[in-house]
Amino acid sequence: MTAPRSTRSLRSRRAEHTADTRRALLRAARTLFAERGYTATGTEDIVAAAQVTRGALYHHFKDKADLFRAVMGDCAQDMAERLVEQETARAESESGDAWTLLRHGFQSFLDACNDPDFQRIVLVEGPAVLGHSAWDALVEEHGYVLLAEELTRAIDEGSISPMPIGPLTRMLASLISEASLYIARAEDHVTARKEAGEVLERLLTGLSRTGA
Amino acid sequence: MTAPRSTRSLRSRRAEHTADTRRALLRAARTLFAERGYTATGTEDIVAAAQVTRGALYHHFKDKADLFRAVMGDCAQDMAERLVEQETARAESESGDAWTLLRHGFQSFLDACNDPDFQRIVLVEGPAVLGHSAWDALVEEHGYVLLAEELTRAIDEGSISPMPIGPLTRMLASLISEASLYIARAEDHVTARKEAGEVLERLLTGLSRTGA
DNA sequence: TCTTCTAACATACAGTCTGTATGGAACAGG
DNA sequence: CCTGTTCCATACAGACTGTATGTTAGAAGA
Repeated sequence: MTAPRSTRSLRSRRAEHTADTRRALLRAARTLFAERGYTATGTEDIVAAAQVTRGALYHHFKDKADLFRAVMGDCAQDMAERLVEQETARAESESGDAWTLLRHGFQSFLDACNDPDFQRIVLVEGPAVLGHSAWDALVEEHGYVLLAEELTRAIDEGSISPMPIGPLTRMLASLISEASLYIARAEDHVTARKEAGEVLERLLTGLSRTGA
Repeated sequence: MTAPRSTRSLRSRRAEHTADTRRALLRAARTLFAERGYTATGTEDIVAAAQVTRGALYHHFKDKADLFRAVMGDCAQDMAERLVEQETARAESESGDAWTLLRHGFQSFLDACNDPDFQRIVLVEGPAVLGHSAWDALVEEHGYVLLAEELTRAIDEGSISPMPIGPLTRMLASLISEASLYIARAEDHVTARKEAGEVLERLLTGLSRTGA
């Protein structure tokens, strides 16, 4: 994990440049996939936006789906990092009991899902492009683990009733995803946000051990 | 609505034949879309399976997406009919209170969603192929209405707490869809079914007015 | 019955897109 | 200085979609 500075001539310009083109491809693809969707976005459009040629694309990525996988991985990771940062900050400031903390976490999750790139790329296109198994593996790696360990802790602390973690995690994530899509689709985002939050809150009370 | 038997020569053979080719196209497309997905299925594959040519396809449908829309509409309608039949039958035989009836209905919904064609075509490919708005319109027409009116009745009867119907309907449908996908993906379907059903049951208790 | 018209296809073609194969330029290493 | 490898540009082949055109069988009118 330490930087190898003996053999390498302190970050060669070459490597820096290639990393640039790769990032340019990822950024361009992310924007276009989010705007027009996967199939409606040609590889020519992507490389034009990144100011390279198709040769660069197929040098860095196996094929178009591989590029999409990388883009979706970035999206998921960004989302995960954002959430972790936000929740750890909250956990330090306002330390309530585990149950209210978890409930607030879900509402934050709902707000965080309201990101067009994330919705289109991860939630809508992802399953169809990569197939359910590959999609699930990616989400498992980046997002589910956090939610799952949070839920496990809540169960251990007795905040919520014991339940199988696997289906619980996926079903809650799906619930929040759908709620975010509902909000995004609504004409009046404000009331939609309030309504969806209310329904989410009600459903979550079913998990609570106390029922409150 | 009465059959026109004066002008028409009692169901022309011609019309019968064209309806046959249309159905053949729909059946073939449904099978292939469910097996390989939308993009991986060429129009040539479809017409070969239906034993017609591409000319027939583009005569009956505007384009490939239009064919998919028709296929998904059939899938959704089949599912809705199956569920309505099943639930009305149960409502007659075992008449419990509205709350238990609704809970049992959700479990039946969960079982009914365990259909490979339905899962792949309606739940996975649908949103990506048609876009969220067109997909939502189709599901609204065929499936959501039933669920929504059932929920409205439950609220009117006081079984569950008053809640905005729109997000509630979509979030519950999404919850059950995800649960069915989880079951289908699991190695051990039996335990997965039991676990998902348990989680679903717990979440639904949050809706109950009594909290039981 | 004969003609005519149109629906219901079949076929051929053009445009687009993806993936690959080839070629070259720059840089590292011996 | 020479060589090999990385990185990328270009050219090409295959596949696929949608459309335009041709063809045939049945319906409709005289």
